[in-house]
Amino acid sequence: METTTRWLTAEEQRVWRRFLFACQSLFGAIEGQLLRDSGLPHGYYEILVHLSEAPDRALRMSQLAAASSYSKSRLSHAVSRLEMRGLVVRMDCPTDRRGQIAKLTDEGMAVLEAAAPGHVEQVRRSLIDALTPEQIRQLGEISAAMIAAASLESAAGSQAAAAFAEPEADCLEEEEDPGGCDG
Amino acid sequence: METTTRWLTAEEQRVWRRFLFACQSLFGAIEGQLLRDSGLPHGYYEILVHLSEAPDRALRMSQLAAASSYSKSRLSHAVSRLEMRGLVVRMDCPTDRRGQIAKLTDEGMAVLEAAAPGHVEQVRRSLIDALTPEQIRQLGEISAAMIAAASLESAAGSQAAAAFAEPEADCLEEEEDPGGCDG
DNA sequence: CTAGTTTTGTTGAACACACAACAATTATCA
DNA sequence: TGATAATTGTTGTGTGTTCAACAAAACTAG
Repeated sequence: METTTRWLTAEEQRVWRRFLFACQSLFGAIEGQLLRDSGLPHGYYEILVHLSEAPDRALRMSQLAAASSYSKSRLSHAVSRLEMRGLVVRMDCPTDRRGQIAKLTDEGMAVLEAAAPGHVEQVRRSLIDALTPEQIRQLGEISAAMIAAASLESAAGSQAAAAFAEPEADCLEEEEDPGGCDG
Repeated sequence: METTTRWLTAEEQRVWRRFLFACQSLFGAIEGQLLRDSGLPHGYYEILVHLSEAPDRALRMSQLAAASSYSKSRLSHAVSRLEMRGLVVRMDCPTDRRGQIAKLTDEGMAVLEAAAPGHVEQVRRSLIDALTPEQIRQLGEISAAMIAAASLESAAGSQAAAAFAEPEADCLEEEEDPGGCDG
């Protein structure tokens, strides 16, 4: 359709490349720490966090997938592996016979609680403590803009995106103290 | 060592989670577009870009790995697959008998040039055009801070990081027009 | 020169992910 | 009701990544 491409300006390209490199460094460090110290990939950690915050520590597969930015297929595989490790169990959904519910086991909760402090410290080192309070605020705004742009593309932005898109939306949970093993 | 963990404040946690979700959306969209339209994972695209900008379109494996944020093992596997597709060839390094040089083939260059416009448009849609010029500037600063924090950890920050860390460092290349199939 | 160390790059196995095909159930609506 | 469509979740295959082990060449120093 387009006959000419709107290439990036030198400044835009510099920022894009720097951002790319920064993300690779950041997520590489986070993934590495978590895997090294707890044997959990970061995505698996996130799954456990979402379960830990849900009522009864259980969620429908589809809700868990949306919360974790996982495809259904990917989540299904991941939960299978978590189940083998004993961190999660699958249960039938009573109200929808198609449904499966993933539930965090006590052992899963214990693993999560053990992993949380090291992970949070890594997030501080790699990101939070590296930025000024003003930059943290800016990053929040920038992230909201990115999410808004993404939800335009996959039309009718998923519910999960809605929880993040609004700059001052209340989160579903507010705990940042023990019990909240959130990143 | 630490007896008490410095948990994230509510605000910090909100920003962290939103940033995480934003990155997953952004990179998911970029990966998807590139894979769908050109059959290239984003990491492979980056490899081709770095090669295309190098003198003689060739680089030592180790330099290419650093530029692409790839481990040596990962790069070795990746180059093998790119070689099978005919996009890259391996050559012996004349000055160091351990060394291998990866060189972009004409076909690789053609694939890259075909992929570039769609990719750049995706980067615009998902990021650049979603932000104000001021936010783009802020993102550049924030990225620099993240890179600086990362290079403290892996002590003696790699040379690759140095090229990005300084807010106004000149890049090795300046082309943002045809011929520069950079993201 | 020789022994030890570092750098460079590859390999194979285990793990993780994307995609498409599929089965089962539920929703829609004529 | 009965046919079609949409949703939910799983599976298998091909592809990509990680980790540890390895080999070869190049530095470093006695």
